[in-house]
Amino acid sequence: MADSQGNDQRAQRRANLAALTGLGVPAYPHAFRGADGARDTVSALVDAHGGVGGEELEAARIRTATAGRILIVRSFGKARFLVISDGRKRIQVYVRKDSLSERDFQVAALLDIGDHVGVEGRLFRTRTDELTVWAERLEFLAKCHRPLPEKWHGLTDVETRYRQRYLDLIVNPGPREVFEARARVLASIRRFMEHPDRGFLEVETPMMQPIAGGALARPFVTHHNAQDMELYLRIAPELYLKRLVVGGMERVYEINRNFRNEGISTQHNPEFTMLEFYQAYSDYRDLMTMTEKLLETVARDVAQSSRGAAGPVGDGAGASGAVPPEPGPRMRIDDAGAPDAASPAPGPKRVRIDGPDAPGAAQPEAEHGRWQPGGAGTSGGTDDAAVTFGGRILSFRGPYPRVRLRQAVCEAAAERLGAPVSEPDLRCRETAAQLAARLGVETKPDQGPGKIALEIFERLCEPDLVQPTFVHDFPTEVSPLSKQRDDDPDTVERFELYAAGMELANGFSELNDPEEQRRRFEAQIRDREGGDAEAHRMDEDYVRALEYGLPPTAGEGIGIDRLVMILTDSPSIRDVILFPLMRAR
RNA sequence: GGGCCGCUAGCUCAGAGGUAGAGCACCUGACUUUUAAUCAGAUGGUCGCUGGUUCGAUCCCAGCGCGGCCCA
Repeated sequence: MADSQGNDQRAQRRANLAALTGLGVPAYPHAFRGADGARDTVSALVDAHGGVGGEELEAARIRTATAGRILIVRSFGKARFLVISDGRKRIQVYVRKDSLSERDFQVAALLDIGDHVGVEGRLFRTRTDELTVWAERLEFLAKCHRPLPEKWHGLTDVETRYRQRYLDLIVNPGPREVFEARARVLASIRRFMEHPDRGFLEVETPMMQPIAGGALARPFVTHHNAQDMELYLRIAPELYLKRLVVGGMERVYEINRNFRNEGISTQHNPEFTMLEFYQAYSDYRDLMTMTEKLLETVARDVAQSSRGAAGPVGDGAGASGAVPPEPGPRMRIDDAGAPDAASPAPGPKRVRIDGPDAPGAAQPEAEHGRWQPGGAGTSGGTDDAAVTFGGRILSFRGPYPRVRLRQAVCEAAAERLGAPVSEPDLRCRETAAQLAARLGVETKPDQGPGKIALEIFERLCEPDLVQPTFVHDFPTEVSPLSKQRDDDPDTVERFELYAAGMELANGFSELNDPEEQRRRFEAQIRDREGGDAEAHRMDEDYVRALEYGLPPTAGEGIGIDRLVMILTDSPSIRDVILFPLMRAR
């Protein structure tokens, strides 16, 4: 009602609601159905009839009842157009005085943008060819007491978008698409893991743990009142999943949240989602191959359904003009010791994972695509496992290049310094520290050579790893749960997958020697006493579990948020988490 | 933790040491196929918070808060 006092839009809306109840309209009705008891979603209508021409529609005389939130009103006195949305798609509603009961037309005049309404009528196309419901019944369903952000610019303030995600979802089409893609990623992963060829079992392990283990990170602390017990939010499910493998669950996986008490950035949220899985009688080579298949499958699933889902309403947010990947590698790493080291061999060969190598044991990268940071992973033609991220094309089609960690560090350092750097330098605390100093990488006195090598890697190499790339064979010092190489006790059978300059996955052959595990924990405890708050704690029960015999097993974690970032071309992890952590206000 | 940037109407943004503006939204009027509907008119502000400088601060200065980007 036009009570014209003040311009408080909430008061105005409240007055409109009061006027509706004055007409006998319920303020908060309980449901909406058509005369036949059925109701179509807006999306279903658009999907079913979005491509049907006007004459065909008229001939079919399609009646529908549908409901949604009003996003736009164009008023003409005795007629008006409403655009309503079910959160995914939009459809226009044509309301004219001579097609509705007097009460329904009065209701229409009292509607505000943001209100929920139900309409019943027949589908037609306007002169401008817009699919529209010609309303013959109009029901008020729920009030929006606050004005919505502007129809044209929408809501762009990132802080408000994250804090009030519901508003973001109401007015911006992009977020809905991102979170639908995220759901498809999860569904695709579960389908992959549970495929009869693999037979992984989905399990749930504690998120509140008396000892926060399975990763090197600081935990959140909480407290259980009844037991008067300190508990930690888990930093990883790892140690529990391996207990299950001890118990005979040979293939298990879990998808759920981890919590790490660390800073926030475009790549870090304190709670994040991880896929973690364990496979008995396998080693890290098997997992690298499986990871390639998994990511290729997921990328394909998501890309395909995104292409198929291009609706008439969405404005195709995201995916700007794709630019081919930059060819110029800043670092070139030859497959030292690999049989094909001398030949550029652009095309990946067949994967053979157990070829003996120079030092005596298998080198996982020996038979794979050439290591080429930032280089093209796509070999022309159509690549349905390729996505655009930040204007660059990234392909998840396997196999991915593989490079040993120390090798990557040496070559990056050599390039940076213009002088050769040898791997033995990285294995000696003193020379490694000197190298770090020359590279401007800060080190602490209590850090061993392995930790230093990792620091240099993260600083020098990580940002350049744009195409999916396995970095493998980590220093034992930084990998307390991984199994050592038979030929090199300073090195473990561990890999990390990098893409778009981010760590995407971490996997290894699991250490299953309980005595060695105990020694590793003890070394970690010494680190902790030396001031490393991220060092691992002793977990006696985990060691005991190993004493019952963990079969040779490989395990891996894949960061789901980062994967979704890449697959949806989202620059910040906050764009793929519905409610990212924000400081209280 | 450090550096830079931002915070002005419901939303998107201008602005200047002298009581603050636009578009959309909202309100009034006209309009029964519009598409950011159109046309005419009207309303709307703790200029993030606190303190300082000044005759006067939203503007200059300092601190704080929240956010963004970059760096460690």
